Amino acid sequence: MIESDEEMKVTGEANHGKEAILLCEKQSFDIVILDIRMPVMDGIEAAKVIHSRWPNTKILILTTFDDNQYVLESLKIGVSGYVLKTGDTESLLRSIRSALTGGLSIEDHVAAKVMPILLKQEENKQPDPTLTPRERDILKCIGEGLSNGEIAERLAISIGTVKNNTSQILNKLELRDRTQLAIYAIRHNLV
Amino acid sequence: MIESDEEMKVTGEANHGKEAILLCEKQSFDIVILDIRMPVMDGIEAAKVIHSRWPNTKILILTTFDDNQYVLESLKIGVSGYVLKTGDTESLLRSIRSALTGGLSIEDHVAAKVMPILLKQEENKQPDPTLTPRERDILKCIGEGLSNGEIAERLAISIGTVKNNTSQILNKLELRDRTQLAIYAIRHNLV
DNA sequence: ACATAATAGTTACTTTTGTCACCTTTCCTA
DNA sequence: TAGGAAAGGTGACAAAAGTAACTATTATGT
Repeated sequence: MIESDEEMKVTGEANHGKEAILLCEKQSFDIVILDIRMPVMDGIEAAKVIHSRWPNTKILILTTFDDNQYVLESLKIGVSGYVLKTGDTESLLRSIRSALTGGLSIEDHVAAKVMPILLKQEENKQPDPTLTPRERDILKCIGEGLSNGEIAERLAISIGTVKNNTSQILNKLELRDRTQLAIYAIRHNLV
Repeated sequence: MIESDEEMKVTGEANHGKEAILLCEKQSFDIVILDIRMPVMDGIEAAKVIHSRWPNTKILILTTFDDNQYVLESLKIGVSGYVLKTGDTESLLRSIRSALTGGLSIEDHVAAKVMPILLKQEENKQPDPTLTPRERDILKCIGEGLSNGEIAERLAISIGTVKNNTSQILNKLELRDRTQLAIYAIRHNLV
């Protein structure tokens, strides 16, 4: 399939992830195409290793499984594409070309499934205009799970001041305790 | 471009978002293709309205701007594609077909830019094997910002039990207080 | 039949948090 | 130049949160 394109050449083939890594050690590849379910070492594992050891080698996942977990993990590793085997040759070649020029191709129906999950976190953004810079500092610390004592130490102020500030923030955001503040901080991408 | 495909027919054209909405009120469309920057009403606004009033009409963004903010907003609204005008006709037609069958096509270089932003939040996953189901329940509640009293009420157990459980969870996860538990819960996608 | 794990509970105690009232300094603006 | 907002502070107090030491019941697996 791949060599039907004159510009491409298959310079190595492997039966599983471990073998693919061994091949990478011997020669340099522009792109590595991996299946996910393989004996000995699966594609996700192999992708992780290859991506960290040869950051310039692009990785394409070509598989029959559009399981959300697989897709998310692959994307997290930083693959350049997640293509399904159900697609046609032209589609695969397109993804390969795209990967080599810095693109990220995700099969449309896979993207449609996964995007809602990725967007779930990407909701409320506006940090909050009413907080003073100092209050925002403290809110961030709370979002990191620090105690009042630790915050006082980090910002070099007294515990009492931290408490006063915290009370202020709670009022302004209409929340009840530091746990809710931490949640707020995370959900608003302050930490 | 579009009618070069025999299966497709352009049944309406508009100069800006407001006009597009008026057209939608008069007739039903399978798919609406929107630019982003337009006079009177921009494509994002129009997409929002059209998507909420005619949920079955697919929306494709076709624009020259691959600004992250535009892309994220569009995806959040729930468009079926974000295609660049730099692409060829075939690419647009493919996206239209894909949209109509439930796919989501994002131009590869746009996806490559936007994905890291979306993944930032999507880190560590495994909830934790050592927790009992009940403990996980309580951890979830803490992650929602509930107090011990509220948790007791929701799960119909005593406050003392909630406290005992919380202590157990803190031990198992090697954390210090409920704020850190809430953070843990969110970061591990328990809430 | 016995041990274990999960669930639920009580009491007593310590520590953190959060609130309130009130004070000082600095800096900026009407 | 008076008033406000931001920053920092103190001390006292109430309310949660968290710990420790036990107890009891119900499954489940060996």
